[in-house]
Amino acid sequence: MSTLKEVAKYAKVSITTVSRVMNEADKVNPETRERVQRVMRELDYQPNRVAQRLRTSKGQSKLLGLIIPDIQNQFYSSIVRGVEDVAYGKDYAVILCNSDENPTKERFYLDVLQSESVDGVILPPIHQYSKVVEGLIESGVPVVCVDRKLVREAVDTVVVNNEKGGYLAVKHILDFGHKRIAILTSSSQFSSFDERLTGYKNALKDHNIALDDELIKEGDPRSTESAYLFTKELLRLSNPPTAIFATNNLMTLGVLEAVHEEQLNVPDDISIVGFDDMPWARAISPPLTVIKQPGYEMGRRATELLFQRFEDPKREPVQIIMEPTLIIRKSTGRVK
Amino acid sequence: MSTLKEVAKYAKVSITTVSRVMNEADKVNPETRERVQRVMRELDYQPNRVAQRLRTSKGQSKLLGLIIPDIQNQFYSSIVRGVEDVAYGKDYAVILCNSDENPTKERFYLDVLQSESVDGVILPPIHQYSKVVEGLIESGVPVVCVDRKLVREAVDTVVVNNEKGGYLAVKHILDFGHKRIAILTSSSQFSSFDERLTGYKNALKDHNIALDDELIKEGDPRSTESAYLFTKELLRLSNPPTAIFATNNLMTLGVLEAVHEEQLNVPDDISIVGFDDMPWARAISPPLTVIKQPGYEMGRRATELLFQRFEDPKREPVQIIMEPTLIIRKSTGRVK
DNA sequence: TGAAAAGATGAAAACGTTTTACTCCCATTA
DNA sequence: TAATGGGAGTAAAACGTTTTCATCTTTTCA
Repeated sequence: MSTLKEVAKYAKVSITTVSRVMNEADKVNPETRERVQRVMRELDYQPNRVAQRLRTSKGQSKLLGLIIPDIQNQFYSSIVRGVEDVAYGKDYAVILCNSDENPTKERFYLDVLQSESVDGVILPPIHQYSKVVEGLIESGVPVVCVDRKLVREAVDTVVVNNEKGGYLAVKHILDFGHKRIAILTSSSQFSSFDERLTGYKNALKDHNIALDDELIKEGDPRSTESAYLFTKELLRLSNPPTAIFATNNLMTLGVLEAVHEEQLNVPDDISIVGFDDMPWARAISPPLTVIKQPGYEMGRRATELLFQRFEDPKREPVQIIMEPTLIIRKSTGRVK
Repeated sequence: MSTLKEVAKYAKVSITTVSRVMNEADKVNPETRERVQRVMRELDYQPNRVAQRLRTSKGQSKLLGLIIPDIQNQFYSSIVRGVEDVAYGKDYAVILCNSDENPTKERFYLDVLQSESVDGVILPPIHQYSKVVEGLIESGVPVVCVDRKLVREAVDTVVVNNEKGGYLAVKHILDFGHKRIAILTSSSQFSSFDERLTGYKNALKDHNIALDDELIKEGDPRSTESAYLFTKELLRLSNPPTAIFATNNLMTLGVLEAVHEEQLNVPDDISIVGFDDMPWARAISPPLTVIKQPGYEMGRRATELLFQRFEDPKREPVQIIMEPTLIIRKSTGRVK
């Protein structure tokens, strides 16, 4: 690859001038500029981003860091795509990291990102109290949380109204007359699942239905398998649920598999509501009723927030709360 | 962030020595080393990767570039995960790029990757003759193609035996006595779809069934919608197919949706075989018969190939051809 | 005992940029 | 006519590393 130096040599100017042509073109004589630009084209000059970055340490790397739990979860790939699209629009590239909810990995990647001096980082924090993230912010790296929030609200955040999502799902089922509604959710580490469970509880309360711990299953939200097993358990109960609310797309898959294996008819024998509107949700039979989170849009908004912070590092942190939508298809129905 | 200089100052040695402690620890006196390391810990020193990279231009960036058509296609997210996992194992991070099969985007990202001086690039080439990719190789950047190959075989490649995949799928259907088998595939730009179509044709030929152009639909493989429309068309034929082979997971979704909408029973009215074994394939009803490509494994192998090339830049390019597997579930059956 | 080898360290150059602080030249103004 | 100012350009420092070369001290061995 050719360098500033070579361009300077062929154009018979100093490297300073060449650099000016790139960055402050108006400050150089039109003729010279013309000549330099021609040489640049001829040599197919591409500025070395590494050198650029070393020199101008703040806000010029044109690199974003994105840490997500697992790219194989389609909800996160939507977010990734949203991030990527707005990044590309600004000539940014993104470094993608899978944390697997593992603090060691998160730590490692955060170190890498920082030492690559990325301009900003987007991530769903692993813990609601995240020293790691706060450290990052303190050391001056712009951060935005997506999907999950920190208890301390001093950071830009884009989440969905999870409580409402949970409420909507359960209310929809209740409206069909169901009384025994099971929920598959995560242990309470993550704000998002916590809130969905709260929504579930509130909906039941509002309909004067007592909570039954038997019907609340908390497991690993990354594991379809565990959801499958839980569903089997639920179905074996002496007084089994007539509806199941699965709080993310992976768990939904486990529920579906178990239910089909038991030859149950959906929705006649059992109603199902999923969380996340995945492409397959409308293609299956019966099409799945779900709570849709706008993953792609969340990724976009988060990235926009990041760029806004680049513009104005002092502005007050913002919390964007997006609306979940209930998409009624055919997997829910009147209780028999 | 603290620098070598600061560490040097506090440890009362030169920066050379500190650098040595990092890179060739055995060449420095144990006592000094000890002292330097303590200071490093105290200052929480993290080497600046940007500076490192600028200095040692070849093969030290600990960054990989990965360009894929679209992360929202789950097959590609499997590949990404495979890449990421072996990269992480070697303390590498990966820059992820979505090309959307768009040469302009590919060009842009390739420039970025090169100017970030990544150690290597993994990608499914957009064209079977790719000047871009060859240029990259010539300028000394290690490249490995995954999922799709170049006609010129002078580059490391990991693909699946697509022809065999197509053959397997169609033979399986033929064995149930089907005579009219439709295929949904892509226009012939991509080696992978080309080969799947060849497999289809060969299987029919081997069973002495004449090709019917009406049953071969070539569209945009990224579009579930177009597959949906094609399926509708097929179903409206005076002599409609009794089985459909969809050559990737997105198209499969379109087929499924159309078939359900027409209230057809699978597999009694129509048999369906998909390509790619996605998590939802076994969760739906009836579970889907598919050709499975080992996406995750392909990502892993590709990355391993890349690391091997770092070790030995001179070695002959290798073509790894992985086996597709037919996974028989319940979406295919005897023709009625 | 003295010369050579080995061990431990440091000064400075280099990587490719951006940026600061100049110099030079010419036009304008008092 | 002398001073001022602006336009166009350059030299050199800086960013944080790695690496080359040099220096000094200690050990080894004939």
